[in-house]
Amino acid sequence: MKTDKNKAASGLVMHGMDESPRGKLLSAAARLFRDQGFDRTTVRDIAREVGLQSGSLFHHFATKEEILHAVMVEVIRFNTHRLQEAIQGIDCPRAKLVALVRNELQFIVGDTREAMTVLVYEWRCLSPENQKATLALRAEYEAIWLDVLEELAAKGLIAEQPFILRRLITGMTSWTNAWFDQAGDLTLDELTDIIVKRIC
Amino acid sequence: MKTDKNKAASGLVMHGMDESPRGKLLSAAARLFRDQGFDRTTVRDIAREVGLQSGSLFHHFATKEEILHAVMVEVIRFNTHRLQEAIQGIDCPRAKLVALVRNELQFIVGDTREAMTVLVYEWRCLSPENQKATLALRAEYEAIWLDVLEELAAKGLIAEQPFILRRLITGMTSWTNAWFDQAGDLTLDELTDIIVKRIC
DNA sequence: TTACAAACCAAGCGCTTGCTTGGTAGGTTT
DNA sequence: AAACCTACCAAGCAAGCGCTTGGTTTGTAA
Repeated sequence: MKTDKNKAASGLVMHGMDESPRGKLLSAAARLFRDQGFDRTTVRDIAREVGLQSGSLFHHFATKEEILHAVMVEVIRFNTHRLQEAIQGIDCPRAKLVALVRNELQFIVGDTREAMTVLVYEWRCLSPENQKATLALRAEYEAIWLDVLEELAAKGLIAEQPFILRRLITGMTSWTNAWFDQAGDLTLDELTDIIVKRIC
Repeated sequence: MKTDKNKAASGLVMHGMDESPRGKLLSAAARLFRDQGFDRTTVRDIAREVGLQSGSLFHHFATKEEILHAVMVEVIRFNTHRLQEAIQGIDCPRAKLVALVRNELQFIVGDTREAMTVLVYEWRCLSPENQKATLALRAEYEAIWLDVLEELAAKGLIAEQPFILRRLITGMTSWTNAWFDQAGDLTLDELTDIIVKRIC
């Protein structure tokens, strides 16, 4: 019921990360988890941020870890969907690669910056079961990448095995959260071009 | 006194990370910090690992954070020294780059693996003062890289600005800790070659 | 108006945490 | 043998943690 209402309301904004109590809670938690880390963020921190008593959080989530899990699930789902749409209708495989890199950079330094950083740095704070569940979602995301890279490989456009190149790309893009400045001289399009040139 | 003795004894092994109580303590802490994270690792965990009572740790270090700081300082100093030695006597700038990449990969997936992972993932657990102090040491390490990359740029051997390429390399190499398997098919030399080819 | 459920508060419980304290064993120096 | 120092133990304290509980407000629908 509550979930369906949020899902229906989601447009360009991440599912359930908007006006609803649950949404504001997840946004605040994502930012706090990124800035302080999951372990150093107390439920009292999160509660203060959204104007609640700490105990009231547990009306929305059973445990603190469930909040972290929700943040990760939402951002993966949201970005997987956006990535699929980004290559819809593109034929040229290299153009697809450009779109993938450009979008992934946008995910990491743009609107889902907080949650994406959390996804990388707070992974081990998830329980094994939640790690497994989240990994399954990440696999869908990675499948999009591997499809395109294998298309490039089939046409002889890349020199290395797809899965190795994907790992190098993951390193390059995910690290941008540590240095890239949206207000700086280097644009995202320029950076995309630089990265794609390292691939093919 | 104690420090000097350890320094004198250090050969291929990281300074103060060997036989001494302090050394065993730092090794154990590095492994625990990597596996569980700094915050989830209790002083009781560390103490148990080296066969001490938890309170006895504070005879060697004033605070738990000081242990983390020491792990980071030791590994940066150690690897900066090894990196400098690695390019000693090499003239060809591209050969220097190969040596840098090869060594950095070795640092990350090899003998200093635990501490290097800690360096990346537990950074924010340091106090601002300790962050600043550690950053100064990292700057020395980075200077070695930038010297070589600027040498390549001066000879027109690379297409992008040195500092940008360094950031892409940092991403590629540091991410290897998440996937590279020393026992796998891909060798470190092969991976070095693949990465260097993305640069020049 | 009444009924009811979702959303929230105020208070605090039980536990774990980093760290302190006062004291002791053993080796080295004087 | 006296003095000293490093390394350690046993015990525990104060603070902060995630989470629970019992009750109250608020919005909606009959």
